[in-house]
Amino acid sequence: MIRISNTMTRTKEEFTPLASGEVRMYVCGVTVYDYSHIGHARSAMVFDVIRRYFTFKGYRVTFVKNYTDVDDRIIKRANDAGVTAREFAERFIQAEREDMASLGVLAPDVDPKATEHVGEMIRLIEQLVASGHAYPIEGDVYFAIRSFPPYGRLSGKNLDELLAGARVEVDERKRDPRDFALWKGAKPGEPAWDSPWGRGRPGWHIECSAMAMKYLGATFDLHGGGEDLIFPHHECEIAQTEACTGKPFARYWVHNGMVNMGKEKMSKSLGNTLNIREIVKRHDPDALRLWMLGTHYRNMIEWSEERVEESARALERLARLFHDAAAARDGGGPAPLPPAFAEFRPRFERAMDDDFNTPQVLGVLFDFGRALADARDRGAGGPGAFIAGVDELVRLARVLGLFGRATTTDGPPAEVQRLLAARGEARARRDFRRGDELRDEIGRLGWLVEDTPAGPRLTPKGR
RNA sequence: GGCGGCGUAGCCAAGUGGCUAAGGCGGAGGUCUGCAAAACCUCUACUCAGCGGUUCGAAUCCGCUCGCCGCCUCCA
Repeated sequence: MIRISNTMTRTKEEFTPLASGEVRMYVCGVTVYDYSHIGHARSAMVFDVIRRYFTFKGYRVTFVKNYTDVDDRIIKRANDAGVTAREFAERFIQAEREDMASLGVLAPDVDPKATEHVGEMIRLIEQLVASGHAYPIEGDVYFAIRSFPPYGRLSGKNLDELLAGARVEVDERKRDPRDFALWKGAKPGEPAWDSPWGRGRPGWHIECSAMAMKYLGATFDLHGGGEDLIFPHHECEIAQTEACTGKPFARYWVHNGMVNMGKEKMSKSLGNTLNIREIVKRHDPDALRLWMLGTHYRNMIEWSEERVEESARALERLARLFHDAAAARDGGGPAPLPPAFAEFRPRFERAMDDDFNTPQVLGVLFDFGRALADARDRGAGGPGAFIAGVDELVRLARVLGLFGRATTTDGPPAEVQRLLAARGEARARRDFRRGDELRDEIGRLGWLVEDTPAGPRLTPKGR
């Protein structure tokens, strides 16, 4: 039984899907006017892991993540760059896909773009206008907040206090200063679509309502995003959608914590972002993931090169097991998992079931790793047992998105083999000086030589 | 000002009423080794920001104080 912290109820709730055996989830994606940063990476990895875990538990998962490809900043930057907003957005959509793939994040089942769903949005807005939840003014359309009493429930905002503390300049045309735009009349030079209220473009919040409904239905299981989206974005999504359908929108609201730079939140507007593509030049994606998952997804995490490097060291300990298992593999059929290693999967599931407690899960994986190394060193159960154990570890780690790439090696190149043999001869002559030279030379070719009781072991450096 | 979150070892980080307070990094010692490396073993918080309270019992619940962060405006 999976339990999930639901932002809506502020409690950890038992997860029951709407349709048995099926999970439908929607995650808010990025506004594509720049390269994705580590904060986006966190959100992506968090929901990637949640999705993978649902799949691991046997659910059929439909995962939708959108692109916001029309927005003030996209328009402005596209103008500055002298290209169309569409071209500009497309460039960063491509970049985002590359970045996410480089992090081992699985592609969504559907990744809709706002600009390709304007028709759906217009129909939604029409319904809202018809039912009195929205009103047009001079080419704009606003959502009437007072027509939806539950507004504020998700974010825990009190409407009166919201008004009192409002920092936004008041638009006198609005019936209520808290009303938000569903449709914005076009200014000259902006991308625009025809609508019953004249040419214009959709407001931000309406796109997620329209796309989530289109691909997942009026009610679906899980809606996710960064915690900075709780208000106003998700609050407004709920208002629009539920005012329109009269049905509950998402059943579980899941929000990930922010990535901080120092003490401050990493955000595009603060200009303190670190792009994913810069980071993957310096760090193994698995090390990044291990670092991210070492903090519970709801807590804030502070960016630190040092912490990521520490994670890389921790990762190496596990990676070494894979190489040893690969080396010991003899092509025989898979051995059954020895009882000594049977405790780890239940522990893994218990931790994941409890609101995707990945830090605890990692503890289980490292315990598992130690047990495996111990078995390997003592020769307990023979190589078959060791290999079966490593396979199990890899299966569990992959639910976290770790070790998704090939973990077996192609074996050392002939040149390395030749040098290793020469080193063996030198050492047999007790010519250790020559032996160490050869070891250094092999090292320069990217392979680490270690002497074990069973003979020398070769490991590719940096996995 | 309103709402929410956090403060656990040198660092990172789980645990949220009761066995010895996970795990990672770092550090110390040991086994192994020609030397290494790796691995494994042992040790590294009598204590959970501080002060009160509830309880047979609290890091875990309640109150207050101090410090930090987020949202209330675009933001993952």
